[in-house]
Amino acid sequence: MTPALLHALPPIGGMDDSPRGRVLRAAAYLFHEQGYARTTVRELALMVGIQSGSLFHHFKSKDAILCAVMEEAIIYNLQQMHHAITQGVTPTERLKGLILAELESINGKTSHAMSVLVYEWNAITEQQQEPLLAMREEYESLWLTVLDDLKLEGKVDHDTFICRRLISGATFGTALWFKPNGRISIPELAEATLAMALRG
Amino acid sequence: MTPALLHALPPIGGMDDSPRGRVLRAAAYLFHEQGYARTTVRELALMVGIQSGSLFHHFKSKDAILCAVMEEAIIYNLQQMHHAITQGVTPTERLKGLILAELESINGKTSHAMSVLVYEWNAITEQQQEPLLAMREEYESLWLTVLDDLKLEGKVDHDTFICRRLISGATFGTALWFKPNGRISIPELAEATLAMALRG
Amino acid sequence: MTPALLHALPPIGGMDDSPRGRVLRAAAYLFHEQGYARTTVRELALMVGIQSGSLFHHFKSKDAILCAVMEEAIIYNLQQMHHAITQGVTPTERLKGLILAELESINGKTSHAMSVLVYEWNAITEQQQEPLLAMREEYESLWLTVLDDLKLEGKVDHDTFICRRLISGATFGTALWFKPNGRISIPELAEATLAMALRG
Amino acid sequence: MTPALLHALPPIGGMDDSPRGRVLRAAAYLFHEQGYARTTVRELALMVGIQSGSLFHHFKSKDAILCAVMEEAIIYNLQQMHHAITQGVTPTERLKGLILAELESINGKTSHAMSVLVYEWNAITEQQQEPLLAMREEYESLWLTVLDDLKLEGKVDHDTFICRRLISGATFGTALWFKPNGRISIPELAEATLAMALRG
DNA sequence: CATGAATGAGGCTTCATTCAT
DNA sequence: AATGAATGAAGCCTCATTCAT
Repeated sequence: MTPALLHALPPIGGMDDSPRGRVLRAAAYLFHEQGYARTTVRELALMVGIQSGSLFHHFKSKDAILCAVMEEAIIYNLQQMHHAITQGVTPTERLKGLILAELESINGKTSHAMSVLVYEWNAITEQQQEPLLAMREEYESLWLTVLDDLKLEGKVDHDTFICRRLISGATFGTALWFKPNGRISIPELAEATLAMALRG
Repeated sequence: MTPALLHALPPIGGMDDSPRGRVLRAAAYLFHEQGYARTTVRELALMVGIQSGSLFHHFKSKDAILCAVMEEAIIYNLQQMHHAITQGVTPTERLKGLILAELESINGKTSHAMSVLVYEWNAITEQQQEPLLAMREEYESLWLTVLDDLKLEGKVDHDTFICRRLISGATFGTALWFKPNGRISIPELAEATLAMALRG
Repeated sequence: MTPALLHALPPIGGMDDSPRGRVLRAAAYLFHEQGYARTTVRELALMVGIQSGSLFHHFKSKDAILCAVMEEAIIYNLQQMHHAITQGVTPTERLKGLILAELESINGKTSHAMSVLVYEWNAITEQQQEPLLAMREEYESLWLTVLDDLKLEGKVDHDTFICRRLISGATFGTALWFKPNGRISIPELAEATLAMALRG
Repeated sequence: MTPALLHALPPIGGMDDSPRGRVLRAAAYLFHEQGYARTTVRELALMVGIQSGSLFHHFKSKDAILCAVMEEAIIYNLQQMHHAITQGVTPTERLKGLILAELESINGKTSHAMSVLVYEWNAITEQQQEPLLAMREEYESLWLTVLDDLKLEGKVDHDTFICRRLISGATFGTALWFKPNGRISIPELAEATLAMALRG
């Protein structure tokens, strides 16, 4: 259906040019584009350039491939968030860094994997979610720490948990409409999102 | 897994207590809870209380059921938006009305169908999307008209299209975390969302 | 491989001419002839005259078909043993009845199912063996009762358990070599076996 | 399921401690325990302590391994029979020797290989059976010679072929129930079997 | 309109075997 | 000889859809 070229997908983190990494890159792309359930292992193998049976030398099951895509997405982007936070001096700068980094995650090189993480979350069992949830909590606590600082400065009203959820809705929602080279760039989008998050 | 009771699902719009409506209510529930691809027609028939073959007397295919759920969701909620707009006198009041109505759509009685509309959008073909897209444009134009008015009042910065997308991300994102009877009510949530949308 | 004719296989007990019974007759034949693991569901379906997918309307899995064959075999032959015992007046007559009935089971109309019961026993899990084991115990207790009576009469030496096991080896072993219309008939075989079992 | 230790399996005949012999010992064990079809070459290789691909340096195919196990079983036990016969002076003593030797084959050090020989006989093609059948005939003719002698003495009634088959059923059947260190020893079992074979 | 057995294409996975290293 | 990744055929099973009753 989509004989897309694998080498056009950026190798990042564990999704490198090893056999395993190439499967994950193709899987992130196809699971995002078509959905997990509608993607067959044969399509996936075709895109990777191997036989479908060979997938099972690298992963125990189709499920395991999905989990691995999600894990790579969250590991990589957790690193990005840690990095973003160290760059900012003031809480406002740190929030802007987080927003920019999250928008990059969602719309940049890891967009496929991130969308899979959000959209196919219910396709994995609770047991499989468990290790990912631990990382997700760490991820979210970075945001809450910054937002709590901003609340002390009076720049954030309301519950910081609610505030984070609204921001996260806004940023993750960009996956559904944002086009690079469209009417607005990612940094501009970050600026607009920051403006919404903070008191005028 | 889901021996849920059909009569606990609210009959709304075309999802009434006719045979067709009962199928749609069950479908909205199951497609939301398990995903379209992971829901079998047998499960659906079981929940409705008929045999799987009988579904095809009411709908041409499983796909057609999905489309009908989406159509009911969008028709009903378009009505709600029209109603919300007539209630407000000032643009700010009208925006608040829209936000509140959209949050009700997403988290209230039509939550299953709305989630299906968003999450399973790519499961239908472009031809099937077409009639829905027309209604969606009408839906979105209601928002843009109000936001344009607010921009004239200086209460909205930036591109109103971008503004709408960020709001829509925030509101639709609530489907992933909002719990009725949780730490915040829907009207409070609308208040918080409105505060983000407008300049302090 | 073996386009054998289904209607040549005798309908007995639960293996009647219902769809389910026809599957069981074919399964008993093929599992005996080729072994359970070497028989594919497609071969089985072909012999029954249905599509392979249709098998799964009647049985949950290939495993379940094997279990059902075994169950039918043991249920039917347990009945035969009960009947045989009521026909004999003296213990010797009853033993002869049991031997004859068992040889009929193994070499007569239920030969395929009986061979499957013995040869594929380890192909089913312990949980699946459980209900069958209960019937098997009843089956064996019929033999032990008769042999214990004979021991009191002095016509059997040794442990009756051992005696039964040797007889059962001899009778079940006939499955590997006995040919109807060969050099000896089943009643003659029963006579010879009885002679071995009892003291001269 | 079977992390059994290879060195616990007795090296006998061609199943010595050479690479080839170690494969055969493991194969006999696994093919008996799980069945030929349910044993994978990977399991076999794991038990031997090599990679699955390496098996094919020693044997042309999985089939060839099965044939070799059977061949070793029959060669070794044919020797044992020849030896047993030379030990007895009278026909009765020779028959007892054969029975004892066969029971040792089936329940002693070669039990796995012998069970494979019987239970998996139909898993090999007729061409593969051919060389084994020649040895089997030699094996069986040893028995018939002794039984014919006994018939002349009046100690055996009936057809000696039938007699042998019943004895063989009884002895081979022990594989299904006999436990060393159980209620009876192999020599006692031989005694009981001999008593059945001969006129009181 | 409803039933439910049957279809048959297609899904995921296993596994004996090969072969470049 | 040994390795172990890759193969590709084949296996079991699922499921939307049809149709005779």
